[in-house]
Amino acid sequence: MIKCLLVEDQTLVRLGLANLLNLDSAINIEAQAEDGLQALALLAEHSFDIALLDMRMPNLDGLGVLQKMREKGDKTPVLIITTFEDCDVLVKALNLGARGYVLKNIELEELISAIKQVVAGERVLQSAVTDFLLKKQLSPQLCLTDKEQTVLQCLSLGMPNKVIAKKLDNSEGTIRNHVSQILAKLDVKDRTQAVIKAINQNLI
Amino acid sequence: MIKCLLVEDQTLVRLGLANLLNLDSAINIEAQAEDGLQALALLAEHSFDIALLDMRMPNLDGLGVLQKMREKGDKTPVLIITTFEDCDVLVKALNLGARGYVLKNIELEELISAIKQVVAGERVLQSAVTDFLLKKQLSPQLCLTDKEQTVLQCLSLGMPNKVIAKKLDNSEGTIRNHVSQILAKLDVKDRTQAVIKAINQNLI
DNA sequence: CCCGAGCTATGACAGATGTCACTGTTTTTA
DNA sequence: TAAAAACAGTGACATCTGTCATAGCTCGGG
Repeated sequence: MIKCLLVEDQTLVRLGLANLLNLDSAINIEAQAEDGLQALALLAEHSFDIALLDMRMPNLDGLGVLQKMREKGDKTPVLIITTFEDCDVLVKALNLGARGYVLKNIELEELISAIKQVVAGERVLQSAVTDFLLKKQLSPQLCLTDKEQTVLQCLSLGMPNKVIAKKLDNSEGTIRNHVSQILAKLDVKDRTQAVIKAINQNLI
Repeated sequence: MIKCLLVEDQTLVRLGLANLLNLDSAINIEAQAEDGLQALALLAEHSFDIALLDMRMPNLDGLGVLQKMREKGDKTPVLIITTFEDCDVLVKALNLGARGYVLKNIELEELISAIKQVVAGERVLQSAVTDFLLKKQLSPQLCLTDKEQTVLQCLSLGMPNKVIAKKLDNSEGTIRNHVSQILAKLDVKDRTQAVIKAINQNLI
């Protein structure tokens, strides 16, 4: 019997999924959490064979939970179940040791087999998901430097160059250069697109 | 026994929800559809006491289904179940005769009682939802017009004015005016801030 | 020790953006 | 029907943005 922790914020989805999975004789949802903090508390108190993690949640999101688990040395296998095909979140999740990443539109049988595979020590990625990985592999040198990260953060708060310059104690020209660099790395044409990408891909 | 049609695109959510609802002795999910077109086909062939409609779907979304139902004179009561608190969609849905509008984070018991109320001929709106209605009533001048909505949507996709103008078949100057108006209504200083606000407040 | 990477800065430039004032047309509504 | 919105457009203007070339500084690794 596979002992599962199910973490998902929407009550209906969580209860429904728990019900469905419990129908499988090999799977038992032993605990449920509706946000990241609850999940961490449950992980600290009990041991599970696998944690099924939603990404987008209030309080502490899926990545946050993974991060904390790694900090605490928690080795519970994690299968990410999310609505969104997001390359960067995927990469971050895998780097934080997630063992699987599937989209919510998966078929029930596939999900069940994914759970069993992860528990068996395998890695599970949907093909839609591996495509992204490949794309990422092919174009590496796109990492933002610390300063660029900082500037991107400011952009994401809606600051114009002048304000960023004052805040970071730089000249406006310098900030313009950084912004220009960021746009090139993110492969977008203006700050608005950069912010959209940053928000969607959790770069901030 | 209440005969239900359940329309929801994500397999896991749909099956889970069907299972949960069927646990209630008064409710029976008689048919399921995974997009709007399937839903219409089922509605044409069978009769239901209530249709549970997701909003965001491929092929034909919830509003589209409602629209078609009204055109055909289909009086099946509709309860909208959606993830998003979206003022305009809510208003449109109600205008198209939806009898209830609840968010997916509703508790199971509440959902069940909402279904029973709708079947009994009542109207069901969550308080989170009526708040929006009130806000709309109280500050009409801050409401975006349809066109402004459209433009904001384009902004949120990162389009520059020139592209928006071409897409909407307007002059660039007109788009500039609309953008200017949007900025004023959202009380922000540039398009980037507008997009941030739109994303955060689910205005899109 | 030198090279490269990251950070800073400047100036010049083209284009994009946002504001304003003003003019119409159409549609809604009171 | 008359007033009020929404919609479309223009031209002028100031400012913001993004690009490019160039150059100096510092620091860590080979």
